[in-house]
Amino acid sequence: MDTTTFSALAEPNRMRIVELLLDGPLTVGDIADKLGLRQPQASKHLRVLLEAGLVEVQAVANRRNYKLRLEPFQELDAWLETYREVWDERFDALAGYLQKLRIKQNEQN
Amino acid sequence: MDTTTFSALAEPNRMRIVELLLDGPLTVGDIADKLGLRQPQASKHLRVLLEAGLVEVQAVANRRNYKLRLEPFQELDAWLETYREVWDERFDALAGYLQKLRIKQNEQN
DNA sequence: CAGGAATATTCCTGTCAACGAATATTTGAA
DNA sequence: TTCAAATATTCGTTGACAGGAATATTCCTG
Repeated sequence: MDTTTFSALAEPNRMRIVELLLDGPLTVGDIADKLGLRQPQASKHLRVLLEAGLVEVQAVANRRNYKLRLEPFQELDAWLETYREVWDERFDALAGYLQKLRIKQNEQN
Repeated sequence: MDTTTFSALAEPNRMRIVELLLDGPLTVGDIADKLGLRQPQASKHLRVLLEAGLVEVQAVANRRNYKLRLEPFQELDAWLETYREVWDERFDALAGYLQKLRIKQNEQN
């Protein structure tokens, strides 16, 4: 698995930006305001998110609307599938074990 | 969302370690061998993964068996739920749009 | 208990990323 | 065309982190 999505999201401010963008597109200034960041830092973080493919921009005159891209999250979701299989597997094993336990209990009565 | 899981996985070698551990517990030496790392680096990366809660250790004499912990991945999965809702939403919107299109097509015939 | 295997830790160094401050760029409006 | 708003970029500094080399620690075996 490629780690660029993870490095992008490893920075707390960028994580917060992403969570903000869940509710819809925002401009740089909006984001800076809502997060208490200075404008240049907001711009820089957005640049990183952009290069990581987590957001996209649409220029409207002076402003730039940053919008969440869902593909990376879908990839993350797909990547997690393998891990889900592992925990389902373990859950099944536990269920089987409990089943055996119940049978033994019954035999004892 | 807490970012420690992301920073831990942002480092390529640690990502590879995690993927290795999907197939079951391994010792430090095993991991170092399989990934072509020197033993100290393997130890250090495992320390980070341990502190991030991504793995757990069981000491067996000389060796230490490192094993994947699933909880962080389950948290990741839960966190993704919000994003899934967004893309389902958009998919529904698209489906609705296509539905309308089909109706218009029929009316034209 | 001496030695060797497996692992962890320390120290050093180089690199990279984040922040702050300052400045450049673009665009709409007077 | 000049000004102000919105955004991006550059530069310098600082702190975190990864790798290498060396060393410490733990535990088994002879």
